Amino acid sequence: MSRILQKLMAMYEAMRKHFGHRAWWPSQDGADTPEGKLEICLGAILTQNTSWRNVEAALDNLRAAGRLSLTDIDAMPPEQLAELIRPAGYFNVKARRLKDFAAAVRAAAGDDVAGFLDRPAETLREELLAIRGVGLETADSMILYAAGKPSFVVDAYTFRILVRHGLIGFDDDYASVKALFESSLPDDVALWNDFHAQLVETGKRFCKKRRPQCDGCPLEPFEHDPEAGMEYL
DNA sequence: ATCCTGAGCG
DNA sequence: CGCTCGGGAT
Repeated sequence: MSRILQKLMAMYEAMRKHFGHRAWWPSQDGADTPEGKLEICLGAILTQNTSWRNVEAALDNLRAAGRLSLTDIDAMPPEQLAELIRPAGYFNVKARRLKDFAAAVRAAAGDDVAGFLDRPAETLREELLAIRGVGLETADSMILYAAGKPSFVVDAYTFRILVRHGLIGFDDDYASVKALFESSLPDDVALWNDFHAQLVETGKRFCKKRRPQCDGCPLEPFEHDPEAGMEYL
């Protein structure tokens, strides 16, 4: 139990030493403003199975068109919204998901995104998961990065890195991996924020799907097997 | 050709 | 469980 904590923190320190502080959406970027919170939520949906670079292009299109608001997204025809978010891929599906999200938030809190997010993490999580298009990872991303509340985000990189380092089995589900982090790590939003960002950076750069590049990886000194669960990850 | 900070449907 | 959605970067 405490051995897991030691190992996780050692891995975190190694990643952070290599990449520097990677915490996404610092307050300088306006993450604490209502507009910033909305943008993070929309981005969380747009980035599903999609690189962030392409999400930025979609958000830029929405901003340039002056439609980066809950009311506009709620009112816009799905075809028109799809055209604006085209660079993010899956644009027909995601247009519907953005509209479902906007409608759900408006129904629950009017146009007050911050108000919608301002409730206990557990309650907010249930509320988010009830929205079609918001799954486990997307909900946790919104809670951690937009609401600024503790909810550890587990993604494909997290699975891959932990499996290859023997900390979980490839058959472990989302909830158990999430619980591993949340029960081991100190309850610290800033830490969970940066930890997830470090895992993503490590996964993108080194712990790749097909051809893991262990050379130079900050986690290379830790016991690992780059072939572990290859056919499932 | 492969992958990207997935999720819903049949 | 397997399939689908998709443009953009490498």
